[in-house]
Amino acid sequence: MPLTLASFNINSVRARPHIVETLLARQPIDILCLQETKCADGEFPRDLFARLGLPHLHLHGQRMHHGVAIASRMPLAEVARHDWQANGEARHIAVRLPSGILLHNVYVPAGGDIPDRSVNPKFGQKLDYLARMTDWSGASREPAILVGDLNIAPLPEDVWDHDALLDVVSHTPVEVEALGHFQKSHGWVDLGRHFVPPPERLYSWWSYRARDWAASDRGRRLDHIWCSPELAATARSVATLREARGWPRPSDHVPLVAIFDL
DNA sequence: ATGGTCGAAAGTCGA
Repeated sequence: MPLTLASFNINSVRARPHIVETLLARQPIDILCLQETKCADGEFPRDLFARLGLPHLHLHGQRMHHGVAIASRMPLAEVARHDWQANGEARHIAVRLPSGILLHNVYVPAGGDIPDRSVNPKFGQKLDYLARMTDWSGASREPAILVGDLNIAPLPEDVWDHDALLDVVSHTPVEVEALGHFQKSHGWVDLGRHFVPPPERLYSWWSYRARDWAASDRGRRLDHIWCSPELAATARSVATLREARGWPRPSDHVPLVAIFDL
């Protein structure tokens, strides 16, 4: 059975009901994983998702910042809510798919502007978050899919200018190394690059601050869909929905859509 | 080198 799974940093779910509508009208999605929902669970627009055929919600939100959610066509069992910083931030929710596979939906801390933990605690928190996820995922052998905004563009071809971004948080060598350790700890397969290997450039985020995001095309691949090695053969396709960046009042991220035979 | 733009919230911060 094909299963269509999407991951999308929506940058406020309440500000963008029109984007959810357009996305679901453009292509059917069985399970939609959202990051940066930016609302408490009681404020989540449940009716919108029910109307669009995704009535089964697993919410892990908070006021103002962060927040992850999984909206599904079919009922799912919630498995865990992890707090890798132990600071109450809502960044990781996990469910079990009908096939028995685990699905993790994650929003890794952005890390602030200065890539030095001695002057910017947020950068240290990002690295610590990744280290804790690495310990966790290295200890788990269960087959799983992990999606989300990991806030790191690991490959030179994942950014518009590798050299220009070496000191920019999201593409610094120390972050790329941390993400590499995380990936290696479980043998996670980077499905985005499984289907679109380098040297092709692949982005999932474009800054709001560009005068013309499409013309300058200064993108980064911050969003990812990973799976356990034994599941890689079940992945049929993964695509980044670049056109969504051009929709009215868009998120600065675009959805990733994967189809699995699961 | 700087500023550019969003969203949530409240008169600013995080992205």
